[in-house]
Amino acid sequence: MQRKSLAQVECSIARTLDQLGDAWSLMVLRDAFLGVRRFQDFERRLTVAPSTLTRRLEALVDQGFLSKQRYEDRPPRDEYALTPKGLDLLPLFLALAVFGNRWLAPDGAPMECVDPKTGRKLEPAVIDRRTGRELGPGDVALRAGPGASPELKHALREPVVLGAQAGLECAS
Amino acid sequence: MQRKSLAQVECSIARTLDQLGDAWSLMVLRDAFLGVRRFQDFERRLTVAPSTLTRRLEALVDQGFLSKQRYEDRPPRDEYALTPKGLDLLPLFLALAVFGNRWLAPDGAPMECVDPKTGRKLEPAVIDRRTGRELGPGDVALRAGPGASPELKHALREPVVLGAQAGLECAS
DNA sequence: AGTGGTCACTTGCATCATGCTAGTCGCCGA
DNA sequence: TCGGCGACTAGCATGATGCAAGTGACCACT
Repeated sequence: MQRKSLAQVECSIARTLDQLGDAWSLMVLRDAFLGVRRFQDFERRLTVAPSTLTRRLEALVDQGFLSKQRYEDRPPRDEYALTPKGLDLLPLFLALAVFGNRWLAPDGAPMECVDPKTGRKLEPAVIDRRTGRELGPGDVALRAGPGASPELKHALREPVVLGAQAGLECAS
Repeated sequence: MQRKSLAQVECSIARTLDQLGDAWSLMVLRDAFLGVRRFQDFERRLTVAPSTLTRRLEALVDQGFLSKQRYEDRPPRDEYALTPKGLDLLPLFLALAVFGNRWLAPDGAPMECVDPKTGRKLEPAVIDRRTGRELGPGDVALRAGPGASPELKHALREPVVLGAQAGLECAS
């Protein structure tokens, strides 16, 4: 059966995963962040089937993560570049990289983040922009937002703390 | 054919996606962050096929994101709780939520992040822990890390700036 | 003119994960 | 003993993906 669509679910996480939660979309975008723009370069670097790559690129262009631009007319050649929407995925990739370096690199991080100007190592972390405090499990709760339906507002009449089991063993 | 394994790719992003880059894993973990622990609650909230849910839960336990614990012997009942590894995915979910709220919620954010103690709204952002500076496209480069193979070290002898097309239209 | 090469795909077929429905097994309460 | 709940398992249909091969536009060389 077709994968169930999450686009209508009233949750920003679900909607984002609906667009990106498949095997290859995020890998394609990762390479796009690294500067890859041409079909064959994606194909070679990812060792992905060209049919799959065609479908993924098309979907990513439709969804507005990439733009397809002709950069040469004769012969016709196109390239795929990140749009502002695509560039806005940077925090997601930093989170993926930090996690992978911490948990999935037993022999040391294969790559690390550095400041492009100074070359100093960077440690990406998520904070609250207003207070500057780092956000860990137990520090963030979700509540209904301005776009919430009446049902969601009711379901979330009490904010839900994310990862609360860390501190509160049992809410009894 | 079977989905291609990314576990051996020398990239922390690829390895993380290898474990989580399928249709349901992240949705299951999202619900786990919201406090869901039981099979039927996952099933009801996600409206996912039970066979799929069984496979996903099993995989997530094997990978160490969730732990399966018997909380009652008669009748035997199990629950799934986030492990430290699972809890460490919080930045990833915050990034997904921020992105979805910005780009996929035309009628306003369905949910928003708040401080559980004060109730004030939070704006998660990614910064460098040392300098506190926010990291956007062009502010981060990747270079080979301590665990990099000789080939990767060679391929990354120059750091690659992430999302560089924002500033440098053409490196020519 | 013809031959070969590159790039960006498309086509066809096999397989695997997922969706759906239905059934199972242990246990409890009436 | 009967029904019900919780947590699954089983069987079948389908769409996404993998792989191999082919196509069409263009250029470079002979």
